[in-house]
Amino acid sequence: MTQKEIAETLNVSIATVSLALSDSPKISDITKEKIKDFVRVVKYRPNVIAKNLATGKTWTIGIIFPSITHSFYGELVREIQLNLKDKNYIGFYLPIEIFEKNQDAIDILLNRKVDGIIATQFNIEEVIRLQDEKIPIVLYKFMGYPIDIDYVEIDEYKGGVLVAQHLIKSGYKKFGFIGYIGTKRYAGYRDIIYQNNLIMNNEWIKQLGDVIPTDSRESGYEGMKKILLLKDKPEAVFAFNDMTAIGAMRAVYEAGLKVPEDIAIVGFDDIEEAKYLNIALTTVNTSKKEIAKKLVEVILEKIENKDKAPIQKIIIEPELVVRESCGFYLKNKLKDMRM
Amino acid sequence: MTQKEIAETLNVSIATVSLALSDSPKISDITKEKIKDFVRVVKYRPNVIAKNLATGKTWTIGIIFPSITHSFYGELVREIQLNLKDKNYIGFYLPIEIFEKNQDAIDILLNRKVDGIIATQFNIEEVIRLQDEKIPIVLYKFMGYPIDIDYVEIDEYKGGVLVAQHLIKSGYKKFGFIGYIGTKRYAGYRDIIYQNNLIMNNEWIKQLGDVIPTDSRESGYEGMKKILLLKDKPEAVFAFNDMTAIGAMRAVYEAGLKVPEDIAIVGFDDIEEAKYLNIALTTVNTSKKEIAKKLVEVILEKIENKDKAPIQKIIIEPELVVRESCGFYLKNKLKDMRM
DNA sequence: TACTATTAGTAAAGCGGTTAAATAATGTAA
DNA sequence: TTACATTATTTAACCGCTTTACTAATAGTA
Repeated sequence: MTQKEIAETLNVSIATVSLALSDSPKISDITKEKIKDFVRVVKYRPNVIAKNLATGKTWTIGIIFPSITHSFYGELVREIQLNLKDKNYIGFYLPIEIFEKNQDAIDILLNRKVDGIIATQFNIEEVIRLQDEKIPIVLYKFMGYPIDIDYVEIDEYKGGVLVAQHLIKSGYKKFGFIGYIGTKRYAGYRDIIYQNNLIMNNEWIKQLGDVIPTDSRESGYEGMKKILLLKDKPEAVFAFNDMTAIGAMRAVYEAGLKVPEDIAIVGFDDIEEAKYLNIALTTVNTSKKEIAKKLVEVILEKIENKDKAPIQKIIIEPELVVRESCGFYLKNKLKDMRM
Repeated sequence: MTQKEIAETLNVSIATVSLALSDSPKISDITKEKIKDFVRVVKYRPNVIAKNLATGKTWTIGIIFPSITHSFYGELVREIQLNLKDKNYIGFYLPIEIFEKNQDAIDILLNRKVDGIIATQFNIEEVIRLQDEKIPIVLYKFMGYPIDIDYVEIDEYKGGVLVAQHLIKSGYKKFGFIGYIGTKRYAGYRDIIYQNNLIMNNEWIKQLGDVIPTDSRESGYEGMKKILLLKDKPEAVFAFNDMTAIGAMRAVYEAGLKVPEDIAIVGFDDIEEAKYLNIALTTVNTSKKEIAKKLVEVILEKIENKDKAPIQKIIIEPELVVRESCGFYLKNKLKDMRM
């Protein structure tokens, strides 16, 4: 059933049908009623494809993010989709790992004429090519591109600072790290440790890439196993994210040791399961709700104001969530008992 | 840049451009080359929307599944998308929880003219309405619909049987369950236990819905907490899925007890993190790869053969993955030590 | 009464492709 | 040289909807 058929059976023009369905003031209430009633009984389904072609707008935002099975991104994508739906848009999510290159995913979205793209972990060439295409784009996380681009990110440096400060307050003196050392979260962590003249031996730092980089859990597990082989071990380890922390905890447990008694662990992201782990994870909460809200706000503004919208760089504050794995509560309890 | 513009600058007809780009034998190699070369330098981007409208085919399969953040579905959706991509289709995933009702998600997909739908957890009205729309559809899991419909599912009953058999072999005599008792996985578990004249008190069965049903982890946690309050506790508990098991393990740990020493736990799904838990989870592996492969096979066959394709009901065999949480290895070690 | 506004509806072009049917150009056989 | 295939290209309709410009009918005003 198409507008044409409706028009024919109702003896009106196809334009009338179209206008009536979009509640145009040009059509009288009587004919509107007639058409809408009819449409209801025959269960007319507007062809969105045709509409898209005619209007040049798809009400679709492409989302290119890594692994849906990485809880952090899964949660973030869900929040983005929720926010989009509130604004009558719909998110078209392409998990990056099913494509050989980011460009493949980008091409799919551009060919399908999405109204905008929310993405992350693009390299500079990809970003530039997208800008050339004149499609609105907002990135999660600024990767030091030498160009002006809209993005939303969390203050990772601050996150690292919070972790270090808290661990230092708990009395630890020897610190380790499992993750990428080129990141701000590491810089924040390191700076605070050094400022306090505390120790972080090179062997206590396990870079993803030295171990198994593709899977966070696996690399956390392997990284921690290597750390535990050392004679002189760190007392606390900052894991790159919660998945890494989970892998690391598993390694500690397998070695017959305990978190946090033998070694403290802190993660990053605060994924949903963090609090359900046997040893609930102390971590940095990066509000996925807020990130998603901002990403959607910025992209829609760009879509509506096209070239007029100013570049936005939004930084979201992280927050430390203290649970069990850092040993804070344990230490406090011990102190209480001693008194 | 459109085909029209290409045609104009190259002094050929727009039909020639279209045919050349689709490698039609009607066009000479010389003109094909000319057009393709030109297209390459001007970075022509075919408008998929227009193509869809003209051909009536979108090369898109709608996927309606629950929470991307439920690892099982996340992993399954990823596998589906991978399989689709191999066949030049692209999966359009709508997480069901962002819609008020399934029908909203269905409408979005139908209006966008997807070529087929892969879904799960639809009720009978929704399934019938979809069949009326004549759109190819394949379900993950048959929910006892009184109609003929294509589906892929795992042999849940068998899964429950495997769990019970293994726990019984390990010497347990008292069994609990946290989950939906209307399911086959429960039936299999229960049948084997009863056949062996073993005990499963009513209090050891915590139904999702009695506790907190929307979130698996939360319900596992709450369910196990209630079980642990009992004087007479079960020795082994079968959790509805791995997320439920994770919540349950957390409750055991909080109570100062240990898995599997004090209580054994078995999950279902074998999500990726199951083996990284501090106490690695014994669970039933439901090969997501195979489920996805079959789902895609069936839907594409339906799309190609339209009404001619026979109804397919595919059952996939589950497999027990024995890790630590069931206590099997522990018991065997103890036995060895005693000898 | 004649003229202008206002209201209701329609015709037709356009969105960017595909494709069947028609046409033009070339080659081949009688 | 003519007739007929064969090959290459084009014309034009179509997919289903939107939207501008136009027409027709009615109401309002001087």
